[in-house]
Amino acid sequence: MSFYMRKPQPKMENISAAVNGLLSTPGFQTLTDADKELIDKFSNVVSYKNGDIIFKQNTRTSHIMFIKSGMVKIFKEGRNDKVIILKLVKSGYFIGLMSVFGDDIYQHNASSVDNSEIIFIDIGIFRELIHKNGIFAMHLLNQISAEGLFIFEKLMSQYHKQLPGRIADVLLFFSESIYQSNVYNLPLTRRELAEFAGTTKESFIRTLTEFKNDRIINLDGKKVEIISMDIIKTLSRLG
Amino acid sequence: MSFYMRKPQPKMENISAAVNGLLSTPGFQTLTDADKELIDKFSNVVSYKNGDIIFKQNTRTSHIMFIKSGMVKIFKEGRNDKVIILKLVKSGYFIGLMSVFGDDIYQHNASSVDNSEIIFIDIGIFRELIHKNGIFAMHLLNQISAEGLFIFEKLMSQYHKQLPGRIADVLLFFSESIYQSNVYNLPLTRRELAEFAGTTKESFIRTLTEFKNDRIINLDGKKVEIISMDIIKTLSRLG
DNA sequence: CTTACCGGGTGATTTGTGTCATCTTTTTAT
DNA sequence: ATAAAAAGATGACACAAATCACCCGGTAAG
Repeated sequence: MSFYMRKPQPKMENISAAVNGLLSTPGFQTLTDADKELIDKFSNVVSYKNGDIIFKQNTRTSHIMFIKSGMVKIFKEGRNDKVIILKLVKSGYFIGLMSVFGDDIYQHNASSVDNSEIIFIDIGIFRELIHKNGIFAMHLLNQISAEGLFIFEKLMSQYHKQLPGRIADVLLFFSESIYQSNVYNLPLTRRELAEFAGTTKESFIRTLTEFKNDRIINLDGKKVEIISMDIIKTLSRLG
Repeated sequence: MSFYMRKPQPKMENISAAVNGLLSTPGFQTLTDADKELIDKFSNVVSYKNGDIIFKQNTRTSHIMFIKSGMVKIFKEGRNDKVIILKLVKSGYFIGLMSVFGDDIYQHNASSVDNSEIIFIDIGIFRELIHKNGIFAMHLLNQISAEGLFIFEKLMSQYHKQLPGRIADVLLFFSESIYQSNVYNLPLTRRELAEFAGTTKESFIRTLTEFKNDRIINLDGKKVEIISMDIIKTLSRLG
């Protein structure tokens, strides 16, 4: 388990300014100034380097986290060392919401992709705000539900798509949800990409190579260019 | 699609008494009498027969539903007529929560297994209560999150377990979560059971027969008796 | 009464993809 | 600077499970 070998070396910062990003997300705008100060007071920002673990599966929940910058990988470890990456979350989103509210125990792992800054918010404060502020609660309900549906949709489609369709999905995900471009550099290793697509490193590479040979994509190391978006989308759709 | 052929023939009832079950679930106990009356006023009970569709994927959400009696099958239809049953929900639970809050559109289908009675609650009332009552909102957050984690766990384990493990899971589910017994009658057809286990009718039957031949279970039509719970649990655990 | 259809069941065949083995190149560690 | 480890790549092989083809028996439909 390579992850555990690199020890995270958190670096604290004063928050005040840092929390700005957080407080401007929908839901937080409904908070009073006093509430915002409260959040500010019970929050802190931690920096992580590539590969650092942010939280671990089966540990007790302690904070709700908000990605201030960077990207986070949410993943699960199953039996026989199998890893499956559930999602990549970019800045501006919460992580760990579902675990915190659903079951006091983190149900998956989170680690940093590249460098990232995470705002840690005390759970108690969160609960307090929910009790006091119904609109805030509503926003959270919406977010958690949407998050649930998303992962859900992903696992479902993985479940009955076969490899080419799943790999097409991965390529599309980066193109549409992350980089908004047909050309980009994959932020993960082949092994991680495979874990994201729910397959093995070997099969992932093989299929990517086929895409390349079929001139659907250009491929040079981590650099990907989607040549025929049509074919990729068709593959994704038909599975 | 056999489901669409049997038209549901809803039968309305007066609610007052019916809502009792609902109002005694945690979360609802925090409501004032006035609120309870409100729910009562904007709710109604509908009866369904075996196979009746309760709501359909891709339709607009209109109500939150609570199972008063019976059992409900939540399922998705994917490409090439593939169906996957996500869960069976028994009385005392909500259905559709995540769809309602996450995305105004139902993300899956629900149909009745056997006969069931469903309490339909107006979404508007729900939202109003959430705004007014933080503790109520909190309970909902907990429920939705727990539900998300559950389905999630199920899909995940299906994902890297192979057939015998998944079938063992199905048998265990009925034994533990539904009937609390080693002996029970399967409430679904083999095809549906297969859809629940994420496989095909043929493979499901084959594996069940193997279990029978290996004297892990007794099998007579829909009647199942788990002889060696140990082996079933081991199969489930090791995948 | 006969036909058609659905549920349950079994065997033969095919196939997608995981596993294993091996090699090169790049990155990380000492 | 050099060893060790991880990432990338490719080929051969194995195998679980889907697919196809068919059986029977019951029941709904004409």
